[in-house]
Amino acid sequence: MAQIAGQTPEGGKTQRVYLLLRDEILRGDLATGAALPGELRLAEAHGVSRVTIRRALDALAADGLIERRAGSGTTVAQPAVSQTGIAADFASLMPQLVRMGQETTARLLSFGYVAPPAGVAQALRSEARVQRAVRVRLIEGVPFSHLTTHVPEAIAQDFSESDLATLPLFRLLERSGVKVDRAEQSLSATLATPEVAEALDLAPGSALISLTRVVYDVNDQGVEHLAALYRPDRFRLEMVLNRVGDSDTRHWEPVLGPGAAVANG
Amino acid sequence: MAQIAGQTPEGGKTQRVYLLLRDEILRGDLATGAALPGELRLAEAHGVSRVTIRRALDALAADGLIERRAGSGTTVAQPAVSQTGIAADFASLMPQLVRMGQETTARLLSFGYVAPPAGVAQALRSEARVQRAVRVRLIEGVPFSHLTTHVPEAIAQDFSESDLATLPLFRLLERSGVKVDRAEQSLSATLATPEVAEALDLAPGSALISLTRVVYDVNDQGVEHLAALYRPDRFRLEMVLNRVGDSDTRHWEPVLGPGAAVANG
DNA sequence: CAAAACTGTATTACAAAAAATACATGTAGC
DNA sequence: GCTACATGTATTTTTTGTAATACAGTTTTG
Repeated sequence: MAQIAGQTPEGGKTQRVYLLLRDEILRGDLATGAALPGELRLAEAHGVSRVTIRRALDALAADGLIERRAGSGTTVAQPAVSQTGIAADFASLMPQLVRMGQETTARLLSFGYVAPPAGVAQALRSEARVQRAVRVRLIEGVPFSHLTTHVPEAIAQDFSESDLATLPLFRLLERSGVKVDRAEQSLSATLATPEVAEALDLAPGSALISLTRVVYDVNDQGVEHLAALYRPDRFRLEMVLNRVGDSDTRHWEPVLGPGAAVANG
Repeated sequence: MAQIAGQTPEGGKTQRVYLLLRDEILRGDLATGAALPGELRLAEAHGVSRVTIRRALDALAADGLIERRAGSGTTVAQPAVSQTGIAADFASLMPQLVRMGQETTARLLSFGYVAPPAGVAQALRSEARVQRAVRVRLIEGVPFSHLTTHVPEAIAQDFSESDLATLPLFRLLERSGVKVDRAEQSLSATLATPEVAEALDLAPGSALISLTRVVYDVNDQGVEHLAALYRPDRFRLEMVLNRVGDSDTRHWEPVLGPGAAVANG
């Protein structure tokens, strides 16, 4: 399926509506065979004219996501749960891939040593120069994550560019003798900038899962700052919680994942 | 700060660029005082004309997020880390609020009994009618989450509308004698549809954190389906991981949160 | 069966936004 | 002061979105 519909004008209202509707369909909010609201209703809901809705629907139809029948209405065509993406378990460890290793590859987009951006300097508690690397991770050839890492120069000297293109940063850290102690991470959502949109092969303005992680060593020193962006249609974070304990002490507890194979998504 | 900039035309390219840039600034990717790329550069990067960039920058300036000086350039004005939002810990339990209870309120947007949408029916493994409730949760008067819950009619009969407007659904379930066993949840990102955009007081097309949760009772029967949407600027999921174990068995383990006060965000 | 009330389809003239272009002005560095 | 590059301003042209209208296929209903 084309990421950006063939006939959709770049970045106008039409595409905004198109992205929104596509998001709803692929997410499964609208089940297969379910009828969409009429064009008039959609137009009113989105605050655009009917012609614009129509153009967006044209694009969706071209993608094969919907089927339109005059008089009858527009229905969702695609099997709603096309979740062919990767599932990651975030209860146990890092948001690591369930099946990592052979099946994913990385592409190094950018590499160099820079003064740390404010956010990174603050997180690492240091103004020292850092190694900055931007990578895209692919599964079976299709990109699903955009990773920007900052590592203090002193540590990162051991990494070559080819190292970064092949090995997860995590292994590189341990190889350098870093004694990792803990990590803090934060999860959010953000919009795809043109740059990452191109790297991840999607339209600018698409929604992305955003994960920021700071890893500290046993000396409480920041050794890695990661800003990861994931395509929500190809990557999801899943967890199972158990309700444990007796009456007073009842609470939720995450079910720890199976393996302990550590890798970076 | 106005969510939708005063002068931004509704939903055109200008607003798309505006939202994108604002996202970058508020996220802290661009530190306070840092210089933005020139208008020309931005125009090229975003694939729009300079006039459009200019309009977006006008809106950002009107919001007080940037400062522009002729000849010199445009810089970020806002203290980058304006993270006044709510932090939730998702390692230990539900993505519950750290400080819940008094400080948050709920508004019931919609309530009724319906046939379950496909996704819900599949998750709950039942085609029986369900109670559907849509709520917005606010902290100190500002909305930060949009919650859509589906509960089997048999269980939900005990809930009144006013119950839903005041109590977390979780308490209501337990009050009804449901023996909760486990929950499965999945985290993603999505775009704000016009409907939720209005409820959360933001622009359609903004990025949202999306959490889907299915709760099962001891009989392995689905008792609640929750689709939650969070404003990323007012809500973040955070966790701390510890590196534990010896050589071979080294792995990450989530640090469990302090309390066990259960509540729904 | 036929009318009514929905749906999508198509074409038009028109308004608004964006693009392209040119030029003026301000600032910093050499 | 010259130069390079930044924002500021104005005008014209092109693209995109809007509004209105007429038409055609489906379903519902009396």
